Amino acid sequence: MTTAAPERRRELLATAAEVFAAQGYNATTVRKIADAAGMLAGSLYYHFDSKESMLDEILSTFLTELWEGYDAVLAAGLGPRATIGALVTESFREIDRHRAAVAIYQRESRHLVDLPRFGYLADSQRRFEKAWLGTLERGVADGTFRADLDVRLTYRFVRDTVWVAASWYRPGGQHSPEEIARQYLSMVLDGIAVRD
Amino acid sequence: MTTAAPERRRELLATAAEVFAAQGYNATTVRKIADAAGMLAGSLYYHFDSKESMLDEILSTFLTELWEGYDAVLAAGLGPRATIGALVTESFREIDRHRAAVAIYQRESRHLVDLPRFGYLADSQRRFEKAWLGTLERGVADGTFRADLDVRLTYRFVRDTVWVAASWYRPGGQHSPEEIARQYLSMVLDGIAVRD
Amino acid sequence: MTTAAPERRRELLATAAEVFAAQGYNATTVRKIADAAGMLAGSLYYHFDSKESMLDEILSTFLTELWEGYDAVLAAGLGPRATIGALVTESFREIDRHRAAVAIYQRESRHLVDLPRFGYLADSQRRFEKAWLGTLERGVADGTFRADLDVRLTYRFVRDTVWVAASWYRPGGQHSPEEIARQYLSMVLDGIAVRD
Amino acid sequence: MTTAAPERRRELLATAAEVFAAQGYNATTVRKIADAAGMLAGSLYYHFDSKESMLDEILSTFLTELWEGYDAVLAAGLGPRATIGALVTESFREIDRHRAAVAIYQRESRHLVDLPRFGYLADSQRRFEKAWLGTLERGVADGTFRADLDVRLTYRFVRDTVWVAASWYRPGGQHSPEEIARQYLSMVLDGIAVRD
DNA sequence: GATGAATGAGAGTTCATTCAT
DNA sequence: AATGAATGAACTCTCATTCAT
Repeated sequence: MTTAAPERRRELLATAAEVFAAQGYNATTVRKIADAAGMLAGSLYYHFDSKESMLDEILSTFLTELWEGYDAVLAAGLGPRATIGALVTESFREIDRHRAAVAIYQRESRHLVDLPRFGYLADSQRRFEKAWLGTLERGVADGTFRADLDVRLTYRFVRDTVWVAASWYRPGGQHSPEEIARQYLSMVLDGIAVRD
Repeated sequence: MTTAAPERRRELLATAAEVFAAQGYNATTVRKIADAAGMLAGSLYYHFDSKESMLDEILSTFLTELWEGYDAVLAAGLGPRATIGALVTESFREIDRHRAAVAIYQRESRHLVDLPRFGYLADSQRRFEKAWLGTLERGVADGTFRADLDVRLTYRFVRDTVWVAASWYRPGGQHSPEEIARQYLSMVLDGIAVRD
Repeated sequence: MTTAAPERRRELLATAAEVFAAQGYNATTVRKIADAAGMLAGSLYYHFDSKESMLDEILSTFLTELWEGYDAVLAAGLGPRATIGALVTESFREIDRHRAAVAIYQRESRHLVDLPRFGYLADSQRRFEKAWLGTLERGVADGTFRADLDVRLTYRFVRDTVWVAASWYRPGGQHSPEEIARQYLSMVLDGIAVRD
Repeated sequence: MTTAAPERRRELLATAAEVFAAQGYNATTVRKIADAAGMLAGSLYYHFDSKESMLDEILSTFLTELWEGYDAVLAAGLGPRATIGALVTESFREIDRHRAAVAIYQRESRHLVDLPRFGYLADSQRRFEKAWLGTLERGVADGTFRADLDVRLTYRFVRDTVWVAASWYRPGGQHSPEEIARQYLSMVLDGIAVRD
């Protein structure tokens, strides 16, 4: 069941992800997903064990791809400023590719972490914090970033702003992910105030 | 039914708000609220018409108070930079006072807007956008803020970062709302990079 | 929930037991039980956690009472023949009192033993075998029962015949439990053939 | 569909019978049967019209063979004691040959009798009762069996004990059907108590 | 003000069955 | 002969809500 006809599976997961993102996981009934996929509710169970396993597959697929990108950035040995830049750009690219999954992640991960099945969310969060916080701290240490900022607070602001963009971003809109990343980095790195 | 013992009412709403914020509105059963309040599910209906009406009262109370604060700031006739500063500070104060309501608002408002009963959410969003976007635009016009930024994008980033803080902020923690506001403003206005 | 209004609970369990006995546990829908009880299916869940917990309570209540009777017999210190007689009589009394539960036990216990929740069924079976087999062996040892019989085989025959009676026995019919016990004992102890 | 490859058909029915016997007809899904047969659920429908028709074929095949044996015994013109002996022996031989079918019959026949399709079960039960009860009555009349027994009760006990053996009998175990029959007859005819 | 019991709509899921390939 | 995908009815269970007491 896992290997056969992976295209149909992917289609159905994409459909489910859209509905989850639009209505929330709890408010999404299996019937709504089936409607969107043009089949009956029971038919989904030929492809998936449960509603939860659809969610699981959506999130784990997304996180796997996200970490491929992040790991490449982190392995490149860039300086703090370039690393932050690359992480932000990569993040907006992931939002571009997995908008629905990111939106679902944002909304549901806090509750899901408690379920054993979604333990990998906690792992991912830890790695995420380590990557961002570590880069910020390196930047403070080498004089790239201001020393008078609370690094932990800064991390939270940066993290949230990047990902919350999934809630309004529409792929194919007027801003490319790279353009959004550039604007965002300009704001966060240099500030919105005009320099004296 | 609406007039009797307004304190009990407020207590129950505070309880409900905590549970809604912790578990999400849909995932919160009336029974959980009743458990938290030390009564049986049916008993809540002596105080409130429905689960939805509790949510309504929580959100409208919050927004009413929020706009009292915002309107005072906007009426003060401050310059763009001071206005942004005052709005941010006021926002973190609201988060401090209505953490649960803000978290609920963040998570549920997108879906609620479509319900006639929650039409005031859309009104509030419009006023909100007008206040922030207007201030940013005034600041660009008078040279306070950089002209090369996409104002609309900047507005979205600022708006989201401020409010998403409700998801991790804990009243009584190590940071006062004013301290958080100062750090946040420092980051957004001046950037995190050291100036050459 | 467990202590309040125990009469209603007992009524509902009696109803459920009748339906389980008549149609089999699997084939019994919660709706059928509710119909028989004059309520809607969902209402049963105010009283019980699940269909399975109804079954559990039916069987454990029955076994508890059964063992009260058996233990009294076993503690009386009777000889093998009298013990067998008393156990048989007690068994038919239990069938008279818990006909439905016995029928359910007969039909479902083999599958239920595997579920952790019904582990007590296995315990009971072991005690049961020990009581009957031990008495038969004592009787063979002291010359009460024939030495040329396979005791284990005899135990199985006796055990099954007694309990399978639940499938045709109707309380209030023409035979009292004591009368059936007497006939049954006469057959098993002395045989149906006329003695030469 | 019915005529092609009768061996495969028999194999599949044997497989289905094992699963029905082990798990119960209702609890047996068509998928479980297909798994055990090494095919997919839908494929079974090439061979059989429905799950019920498999059950039907299993039971009717068994009963046909059973009655061949019984009829031979009844036609032999033996005395009551020898007839009972031959019927018991024949019954245990049937259990040896059709253990699964007998177990299914024991568990399901009560419910199936009501379905028109399984009307032959009722016929068989009537013939069965006539054969056994008639033999017992003949035996009482000619002084072979004790006159003080309730014949109907005795019939029930004998009938049930014989067939319920299918629930614990394992072909190829330490007791041959003939050995079990001998032990059983010894118990029922002469009793387990030592004669004074 | 609160309880206990019930309602009824709808949720996720299962499963016998169908059918084009 | 067998597969893969789908159907549709029915199932167990949940939950917001009602209401007599």
